[in-house]
Amino acid sequence: MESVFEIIAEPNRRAILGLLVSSQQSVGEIERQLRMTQPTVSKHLRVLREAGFVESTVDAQRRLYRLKPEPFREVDAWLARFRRFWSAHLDALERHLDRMEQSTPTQRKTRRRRGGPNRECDRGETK
Amino acid sequence: MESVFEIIAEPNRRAILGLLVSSQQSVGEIERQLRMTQPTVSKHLRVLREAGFVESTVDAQRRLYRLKPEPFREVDAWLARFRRFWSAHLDALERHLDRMEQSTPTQRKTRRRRGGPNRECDRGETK
DNA sequence: AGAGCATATACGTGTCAAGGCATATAAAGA
DNA sequence: TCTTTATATGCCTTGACACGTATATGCTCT
Repeated sequence: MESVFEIIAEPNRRAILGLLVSSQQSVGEIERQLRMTQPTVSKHLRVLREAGFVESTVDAQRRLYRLKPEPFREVDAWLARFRRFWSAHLDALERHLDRMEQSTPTQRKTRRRRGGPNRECDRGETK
Repeated sequence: MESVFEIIAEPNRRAILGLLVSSQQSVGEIERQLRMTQPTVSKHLRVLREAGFVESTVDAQRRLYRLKPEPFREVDAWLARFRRFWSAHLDALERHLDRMEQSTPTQRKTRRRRGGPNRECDRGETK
């Protein structure tokens, strides 16, 4: 269970992450909303915690779990290599960027622009 | 092996995808570069093909495999829900965006800007 | 202190997938 | 046609992991 990819391969873990994106939750709340047994939830949370996807704070008997960003960045970094493939039309990408800008509190001022070499990959097409 | 996440959970499959990002490759080429046995490569390629990550064309006895974009989009769509979490500081994001712009042949002209409601999620912090 | 609630862990079991080895299929070239 | 090369597939073993049940730990309140 080394990589972040193995962590998010599990549907129940993705469901848990999906819950936590709206707000932090206790084990019991997760258990009820996702209809999973308590030990199952605890085990998945353990995996998620050890992988850095979540952290917990103690609230009396409860433990409140919330998301942590790092592993998501890692997935995104991997994905970045492949972006050019699905951004053949830029429109989807455009929306994507806008959504990102919109969802951040900070004001964008200027967008830097670099004119690096346009290293397009050569895929030898079979004619 | 339903979801795209299970597909990319396998390190060897990610390695194969990593190879194909530069250009299409035959099974034998992948086999040699990644030091995997031929059946292993073929099996992984089958999984990747059935999941829509790659497609192949016949070149005499060889089969040339290349990437397909759709499943990557799917991963990205999932990831999108979590973006706000790791884009707390914009700087990493900034670099990220620049990299994307740089790597696309199309010229960006104007960046659309929308002023939607800044729906920040409420995570009830434990005081 | 004792009862009750919330969460974590231990153990046993079943499932599934990855890899090795052997073999099948198929095209190319002599 | 026979051999060689390229790829796919079948069978088998092994290991990892997800889940259930039972139990342990730890906190709260009376």
